[in-house]
Amino acid sequence: MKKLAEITLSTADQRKSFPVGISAAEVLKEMFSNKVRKRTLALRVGGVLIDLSAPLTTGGELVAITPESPEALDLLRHSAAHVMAEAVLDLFGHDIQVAIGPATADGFYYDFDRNQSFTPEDLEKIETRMERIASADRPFGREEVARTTALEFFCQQGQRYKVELLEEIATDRVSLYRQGSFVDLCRGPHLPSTGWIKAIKLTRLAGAYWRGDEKKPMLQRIYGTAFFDKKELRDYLNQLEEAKKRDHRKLGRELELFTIQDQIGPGLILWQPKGSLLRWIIEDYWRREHYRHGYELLSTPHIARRELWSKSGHLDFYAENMFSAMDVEDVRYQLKPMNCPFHLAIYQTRKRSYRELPLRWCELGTVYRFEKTGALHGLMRVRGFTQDDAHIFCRPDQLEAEIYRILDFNLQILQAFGFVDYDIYLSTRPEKYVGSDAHWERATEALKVALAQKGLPYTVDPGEGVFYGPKIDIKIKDVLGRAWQCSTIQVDFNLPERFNLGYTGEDGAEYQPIMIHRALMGSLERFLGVLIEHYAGAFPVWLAPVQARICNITDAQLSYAAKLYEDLRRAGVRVEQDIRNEKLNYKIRVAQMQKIPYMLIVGDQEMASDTVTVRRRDGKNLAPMPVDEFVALVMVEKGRKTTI
RNA sequence: GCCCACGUAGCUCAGUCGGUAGAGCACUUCCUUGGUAAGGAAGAGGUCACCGGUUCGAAUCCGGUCGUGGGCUCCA
Repeated sequence: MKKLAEITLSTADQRKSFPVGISAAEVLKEMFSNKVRKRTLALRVGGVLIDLSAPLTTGGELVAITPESPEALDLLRHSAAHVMAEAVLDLFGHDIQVAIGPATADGFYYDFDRNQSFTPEDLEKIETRMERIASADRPFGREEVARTTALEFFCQQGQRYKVELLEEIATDRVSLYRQGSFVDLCRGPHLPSTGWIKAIKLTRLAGAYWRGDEKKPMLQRIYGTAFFDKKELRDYLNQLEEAKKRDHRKLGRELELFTIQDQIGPGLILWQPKGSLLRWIIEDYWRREHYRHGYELLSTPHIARRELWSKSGHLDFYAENMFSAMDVEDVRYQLKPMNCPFHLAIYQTRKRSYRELPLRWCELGTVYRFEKTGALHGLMRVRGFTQDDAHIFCRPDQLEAEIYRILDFNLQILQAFGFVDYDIYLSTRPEKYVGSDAHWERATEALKVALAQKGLPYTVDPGEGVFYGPKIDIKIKDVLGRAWQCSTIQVDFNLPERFNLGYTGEDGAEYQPIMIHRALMGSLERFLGVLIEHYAGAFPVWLAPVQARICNITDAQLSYAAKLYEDLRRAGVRVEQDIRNEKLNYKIRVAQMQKIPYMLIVGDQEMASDTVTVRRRDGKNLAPMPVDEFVALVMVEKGRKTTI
């Protein structure tokens, strides 16, 4: 019987039993050194985080959470969110409704409902008040109460968001946290006291719907971040500054890659010569690789009769993302938001045999989708973009192999562009779906098998699949840590059905092929946006729109520079010449800021010896070399797809 | 679409209390012909996003529209 009343805790160097309900503080004293104890924020017992003030009811592996622990920042920031709520209520009155205030990847936020808007000046005031609360070092107190008691309490306080949350909680007992005058419904855990919060910065003010639902009230969200010391905060803010320098919108303007203009319209990209060249290089690579991997290229129009889109079902399930129809001689036409119906139409041009499957059809197809103005963002979210689309029509027995092939190809492409870090998601059957359960299971299994075969770790997103089939998404992270979906592989049971696709099997009977939609880069626009940030505009030689720039020293070398320019262009080097009447220093500075990989310096010496002196983007000078040697060097770099 | 902030020359930004607009870079011309991150001078360039209101007078104050940024939502 004694066993039931005891729990056993173990650390790397000891193992002890304690009576059930013993306080964390007590355990800390028994199990850890004084030094560790002083720095402990919370405990982890058998994988569960608990406050130092909480009683222990289960045993297991015991870990002291100190500021160095991976969980510590979350703990700190979640506590900082509570402190912010206290500061806001202190400063602006208790009639403010508080909603939720979690820690996020790089900070925390709290949502408030208040008639008046917060101003940037308010943020400063709040920050100051938070610092005061922090330095007062008030303890975070945890209380467990009956849910009904908590309900009564928050009703009385007039905190209707808390009431709403409580009404949905299934358990009988809930926990409350109190620091100073502020009491919040919260699962915890929290820091022992506010004093641990040494560096706070409120970063921005934003609107956010209650529970992310457009139909629910708009709350005011205050974002902030917090650290255990001021230096870490400074480093973080510096890092943000650095990230800003890589912003593709800024670099796009500076490097003359693309422009977005009011007179053209929001979300519509105009590619300037250098940006177009970059696109062309990527597209060229893409086409060659697709041919190599057994794909055939298609080209389809931008508009089609509206009936096509009702046949495909897009008007039923995608209408809100489609631009309105246009009339062409009394017939309604529709700008395409997707390429698939056209590819299906091509499939249907004749009867298909099992022998010719799989058909792998790809297209760099430009589509137009209506996006709310607030969602638009540089190249990352636009209204007109080119998808590197493909549709694979295959027999059921080919499904797994095809998915594996796509995945393999996909990773090769991403790798060529220097992307080796990404998150992979497998989305399974949603609530509303078409197709039989057996189909779904088979397809989901095929996706899983392919992922396993490639040895790729992934996260399952239950119920997040499209209604027509399960999918794999690959998300790439930009410099600010925002994840952008690029690659997607989707199995589709719907369209083959709607278009009544068929092929004749070995036995002469008619069968329905399975369709796979896939995009590797996703949208060329977005991919280029991520790419610009990824390389900070300093593209590797194989991608750089300008690989080399000739800089003459005086007018005496003008004709030599002109000859070099001709020779290099003919040899396939993307070269420019800066033959302005400027000093070398100036020309180097300009070329450097344009992040051109090679500067070719030509003076009297080079002219006399028929050579060029190569200055690399990283500042290093190579010994003077004949032009042929430089061409060879560029060709090697191009082939390697490396940076210099 | 919604919340907050913002919109002055191609770019980055000044512009006080309401009195009709300024700098640096870039651009053009001239001088300078120089060896690894800005040589000098002059010139040109603006319906102060757009529309309306207040005022003797609006870049400035107010309202609306459009656009941008940060979020929410959605997605490639």
